[in-house]
Amino acid sequence: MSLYEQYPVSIYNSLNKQKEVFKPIHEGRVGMYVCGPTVYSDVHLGNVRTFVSFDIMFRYLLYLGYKVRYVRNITDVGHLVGDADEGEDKIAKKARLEELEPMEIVQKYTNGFHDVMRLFNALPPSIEPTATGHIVEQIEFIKQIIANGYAYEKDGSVYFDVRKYNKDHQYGELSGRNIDEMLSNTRELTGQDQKNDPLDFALWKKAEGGHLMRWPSPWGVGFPGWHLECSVMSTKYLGEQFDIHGGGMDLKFPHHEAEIAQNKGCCHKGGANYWVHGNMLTVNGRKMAKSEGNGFTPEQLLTGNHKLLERGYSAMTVRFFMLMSHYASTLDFSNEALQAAEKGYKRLMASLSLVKKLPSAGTGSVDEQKSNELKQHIEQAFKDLSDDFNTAKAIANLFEVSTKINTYYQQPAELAKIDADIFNWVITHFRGIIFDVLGLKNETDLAQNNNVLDGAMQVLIELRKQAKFSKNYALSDKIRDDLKAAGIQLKDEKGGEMSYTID
RNA sequence: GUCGGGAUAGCCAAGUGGCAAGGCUUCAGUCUGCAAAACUGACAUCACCGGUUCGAAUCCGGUUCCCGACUCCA
Repeated sequence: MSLYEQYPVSIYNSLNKQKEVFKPIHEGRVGMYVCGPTVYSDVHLGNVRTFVSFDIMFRYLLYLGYKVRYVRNITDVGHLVGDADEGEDKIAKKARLEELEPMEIVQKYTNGFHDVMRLFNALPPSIEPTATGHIVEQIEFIKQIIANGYAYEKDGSVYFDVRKYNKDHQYGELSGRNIDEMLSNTRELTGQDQKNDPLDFALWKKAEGGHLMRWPSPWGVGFPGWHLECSVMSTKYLGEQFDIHGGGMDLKFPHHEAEIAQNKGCCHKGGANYWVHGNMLTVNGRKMAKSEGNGFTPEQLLTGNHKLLERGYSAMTVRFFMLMSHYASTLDFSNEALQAAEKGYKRLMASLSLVKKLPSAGTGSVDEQKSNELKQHIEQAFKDLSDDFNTAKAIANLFEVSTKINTYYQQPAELAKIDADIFNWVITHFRGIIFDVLGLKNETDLAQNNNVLDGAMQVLIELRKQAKFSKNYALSDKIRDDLKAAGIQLKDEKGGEMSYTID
């Protein structure tokens, strides 16, 4: 029996506003699409949170034994900036400012995005398609929507006919809106005259004279509209109907709503069965966003070089911090919270390192109850992760296992009572969940693999042992304190042995 | 204004009907030459007011406050 049959996954589906048992269209296979970044500037920590959230889903589904095709796009056509349709596109604007080709801007920030994803140990998606690489497909998609009667051409642009669509389908089903209310609340916008209706949105925009990104189409030279690429690329790589579509909460409307409309307008199918939305990272209760000026780059985070940061935090500390809350809750950033996460993360890693030093389990008379208690923490962690990817709850159970491991290390007699098969199963998945599902790495381990440093440390440890043996505590304390000041923590262990960790 | 999400200890954060997870902090103890780490223990009338129920943080009604979307946003 596969893990996914043992621990069936439930997902909160934004479309139905309830948690549902996850049933993929094809047994054992999952198609997942996530809206990626628009590459016109550096990603900030809020963006990272979303991609880490979906990285967990990808990793967990893989861990359970699903074959997953994970598609995450790169939006390299700038969405319009400024009011309505008169604005420029972000990438073109940036290109003009920096006197670069738009594709140079795109390349620069795509590289940056990949660097950040690697830093935070997010797995690369199976396919990472770009909007500019799918102009032809987008044009074909528009043609079909027009043929189905849900779009119209006007002066070189093509608009989606929301009212017409709403007669046959329900526009607003995802975000809980209805078009009459929306209409009465629409702000007065300039440059709307081309549209038949303010609710309509562009599928294809005519390129004005100075517009840098432009392609020929049946309707003239222009560029694809705001929401089209995701409909087109998810359909191309995952099919007209697929399993999971994810993105940040702020994309729910209008982006995802428009996507569903486009999908149905073209293919009569709504795309994803399960819509999943990650919540925002907040700072002092407010959304982290460029316009708020409260965002910082991952680089600033690591160095601590930002007014919001008391000091730097490692990428794994931050990843762990994010996983201590549920993806659908807002997560408030603070130095205090990050420092708490850092300690918790180190605690988890320390117990994990201890596993190697443990003697064999089950060498005494096995206590079934204690063995099962241990096992249940891992089983519960699986159930937690299967319950809408509740990493916060799963981590609570991992900490329980941590405590057990620490106890076994200090009292091997306790480990002797644990059934060996159960213990091995627990450790296998304890490591598996931490490394493969949560995607954490042991940052201090990397330093310990440095043989030269380790050699030097052994010399110092030997010196301290001798000093302690001859009761020269002034010297033994100096060795310990000076190493501490240099960022290395010495620990005395039972039997006179010493170990060290690097901060 | 419309739609949606929140309010849980000093901090972060799980928990959607049955004695309030977990991490950090603080305090006490064990261990230690002293530490650190680890282990053990202590620390919450779940924003407010009503209602339903044998039983409510959880369900229903109301109040206050906060946030997000409705413009590009992860």
